[in-house]
Amino acid sequence: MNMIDDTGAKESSATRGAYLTLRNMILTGQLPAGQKLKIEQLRGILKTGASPVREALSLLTSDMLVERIDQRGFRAAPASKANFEEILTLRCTLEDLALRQSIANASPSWEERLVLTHHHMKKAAGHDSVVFEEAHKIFHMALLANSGSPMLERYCAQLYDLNIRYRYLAAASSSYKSRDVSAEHTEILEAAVHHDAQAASESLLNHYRRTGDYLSKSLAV
Amino acid sequence: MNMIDDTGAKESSATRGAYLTLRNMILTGQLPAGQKLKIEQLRGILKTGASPVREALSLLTSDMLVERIDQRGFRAAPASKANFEEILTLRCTLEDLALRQSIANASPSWEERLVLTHHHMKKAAGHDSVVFEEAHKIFHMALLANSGSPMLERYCAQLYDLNIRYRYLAAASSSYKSRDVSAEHTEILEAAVHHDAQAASESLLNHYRRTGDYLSKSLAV
DNA sequence: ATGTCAATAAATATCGATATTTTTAGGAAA
DNA sequence: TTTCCTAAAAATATCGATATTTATTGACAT
Repeated sequence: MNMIDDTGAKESSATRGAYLTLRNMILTGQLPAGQKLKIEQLRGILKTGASPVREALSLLTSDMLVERIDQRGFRAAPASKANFEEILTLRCTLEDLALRQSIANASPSWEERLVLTHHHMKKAAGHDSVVFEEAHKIFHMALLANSGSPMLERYCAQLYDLNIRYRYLAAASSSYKSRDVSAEHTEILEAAVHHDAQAASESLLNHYRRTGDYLSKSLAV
Repeated sequence: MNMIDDTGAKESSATRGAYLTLRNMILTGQLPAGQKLKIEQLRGILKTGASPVREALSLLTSDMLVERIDQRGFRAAPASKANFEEILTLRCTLEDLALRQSIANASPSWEERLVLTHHHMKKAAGHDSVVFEEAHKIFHMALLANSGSPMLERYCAQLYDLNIRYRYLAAASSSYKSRDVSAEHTEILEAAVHHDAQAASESLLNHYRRTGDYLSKSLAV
């Protein structure tokens, strides 16, 4: 085995690589919503064969980031204001549920994890926004990670990602983050570690709704 | 084009055929939960190449019916009592929501569709259980189809199918349908067309919980 | 102009062969 | 025995070529 891994990352399958790259390109808007995704074109970008590309696209279907139409290929999932608002509403319902269940099942190790991920997120605040986004997601998922319901958590993670896409979409048109997002996060954390489900849920939902209102305005009808 | 379609059904892609067949085999338990799904083996069953089989398996990932482990293939999603109960709980939450929204948006055409699908289901009651299951699903989905939230409906459909799998699992060990399921359905329908969200939701959830209790007992720990 | 149809071009879907990786099995050493 | 290593077998993943389907174009008739 003389394969040198020039990225330092563990080399996995071509399909997985294609999946991660495509996922990222769609989330960040490099592949615009609704765009036709042609195999040959993607082969060029991803430098791999048609099979891994196809398989990656099929997998992205799970995440509702790609649509597949039998016999006529794939396209990036379309975006719309209605879709955005649906995501926001569903997120609020499901995360409310998951958060309350997590608090109901509260354990020391969960609380420790919350504090830790919150700390990491704060530390990442100054850095590259990619690093921050990563930490932000980890913190939010940690809040829900004690719900005891893996499927619910999966749905929440999925909706979280779909939402990110709209953040990138809106970020293209205006400046983000004038709000004191950091204080909002601390508020959620405090309520959670004190097992105050009502306050935690309210803080979390306001957190989302504020961002949502902001985005709704930036999106064309 | 001299290809004769011997089934009468419209011939679609090999991938789609494989997808539908595999999906059915997993739902009905012909492919047992947790089983390793080997490409060569499936090629034999489905009489098609490796590419369509792989792609079909990747697509089934969306439905949470197949798990994919990078570099070591696919397996039918495992089943467990905990998983079953999670599905039941989530279904109750999400269908409750979808049903209430559907009623809130009630329209004549939606109500007509309810009556119609209910009728079809009743007519199918005597027939082959495959035909009945089909009609049963259509009726239940019609109840939710006016929620105005496609993603919510998609989640509900997904959970419905996952649940069916457990019905087949339990059916193998004991006799099903001693209850008066038909009366329960009529109750739901009546409440829905009278826009009584509270009653409709209660009937629906009881309908599920009764089946759920029954199944819980049949499933090994 | 407008709509239809055939010929062409483009893209998707599929196949068969091969490379790569994981699993299994069989010893040798502790 | 148990552990560790290696060779062989099995299975997955990937490639390149081809078949099939869909989309496009342009001539022709209305």
